[in-house]
Amino acid sequence: MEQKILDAVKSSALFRNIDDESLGIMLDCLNPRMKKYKQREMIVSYGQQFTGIGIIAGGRVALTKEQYSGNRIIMGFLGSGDIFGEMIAFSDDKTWPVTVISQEDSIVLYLPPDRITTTCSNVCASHTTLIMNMLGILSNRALMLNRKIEHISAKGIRGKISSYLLDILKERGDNTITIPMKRHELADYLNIPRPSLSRELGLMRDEDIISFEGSTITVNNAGKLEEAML
Amino acid sequence: MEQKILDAVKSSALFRNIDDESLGIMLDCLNPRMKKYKQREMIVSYGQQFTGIGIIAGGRVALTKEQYSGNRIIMGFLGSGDIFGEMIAFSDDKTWPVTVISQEDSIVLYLPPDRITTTCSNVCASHTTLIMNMLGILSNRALMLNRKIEHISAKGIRGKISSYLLDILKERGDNTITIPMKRHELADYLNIPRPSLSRELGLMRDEDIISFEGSTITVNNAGKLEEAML
DNA sequence: AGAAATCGGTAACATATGTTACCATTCACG
DNA sequence: CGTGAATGGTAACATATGTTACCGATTTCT
Repeated sequence: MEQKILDAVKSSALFRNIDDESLGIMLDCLNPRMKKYKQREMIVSYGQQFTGIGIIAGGRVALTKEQYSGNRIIMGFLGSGDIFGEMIAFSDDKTWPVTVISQEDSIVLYLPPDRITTTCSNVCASHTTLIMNMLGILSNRALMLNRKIEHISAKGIRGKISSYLLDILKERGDNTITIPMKRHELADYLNIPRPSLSRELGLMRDEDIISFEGSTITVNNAGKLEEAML
Repeated sequence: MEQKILDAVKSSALFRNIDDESLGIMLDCLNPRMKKYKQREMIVSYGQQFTGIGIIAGGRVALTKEQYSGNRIIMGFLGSGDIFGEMIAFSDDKTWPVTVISQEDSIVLYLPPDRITTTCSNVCASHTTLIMNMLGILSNRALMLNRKIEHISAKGIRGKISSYLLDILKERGDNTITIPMKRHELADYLNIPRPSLSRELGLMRDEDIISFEGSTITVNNAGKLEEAML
């Protein structure tokens, strides 16, 4: 396996606290299948049969729900070391609940679903660590979904924007943040039309609540954001 | 521990595949704290410090987000054997992401968070089973959130209603379903005002798509529901 | 049984938001 | 370079939806 890919795998939260030697044994044991995707290629699509847990070993992918032509929901983005499909691996419904699309040329390693749960024949001391890591990943995923629900449930366009900005503001320290999405992506994420998003951002700028240039937004009046949610 | 409570615990997905004897040892090991709540009492509230994983040992509770007076989001409901707080137990953020309110007199058993992850001093052979069960629960919870996002992201009031109904329709077999919520609760769940919900349900009945009486809804034209989502 | 609260349907009205279109700027690529 | 796509801001317009209010039916509590 290439070094670049190995590095991505090592950085994954799934293999946290697992030393290089154990990781090697473990990878032999798990025997992941590698697949490369070109930009804009569909990796898995909504409703399909589950194919295994995916680890992003390079590139960047988007988790979406293509409801129909024109209306897509963006669930989030994943980069090197992130994983997807962990929810399905341990649940009863074995179909993909999301569509995954590569945003740039990407590499994905697939772990066979059965090999994760079952302790492998080799003595994998680190298998327990793997499981515990999985617990953490699943929890964080659930919390992420939870936050998204908060964002899109906020009342009014301004409420949704405020909810999102406050969340990021809390996460980083700074008042100036660079959001990792283009306008239409942010609109899809917040489940509102792009022109409506632009209009509201413009209004908020006129009211000196925020200022922005491209994807860099500065919050000048966080209090007003809080207000917008009441 | 009372038999009624013990039965509820035994029915929990958390202790699936664990025999009675092991369960006994395990409960000694976990040493849960029991607490009773009256109807409408707040069990935990948004933002508070995490107190432990809760198992509903009786009654029924609602998971909500009280955004402010008047606008509350309903995440879902839990009954006997269901658990809450599992997301927080294994993540970094140790504050409650939801408000839990008892809908009727309820009993909750709290498991100390540290005792779950750490293998207890006694030889708990079933501890691994416990962890695996936890993986399943977390996955299902994430999928539940996922579905909720689908529902509230559907376009238009009719889209949201259709998304929800189709989901339940698929789950049960029958065309006549009894939804486990009152009107204002369903409205809160779909994140729309109650009068708007009633209006749309009325329109859909006029168009012979559905018919309903109280919380019992019959779907006469599932095709139209699909259409409403396009 | 009577009072009070809950529940749910309906209607009228104002407006926030979806929709469409257009344009300027920047970016990607042959 | 130069051309076409991608990006993002703005405006005009129609309407779906939020808001408020009221009322009858049902349930709950005393």
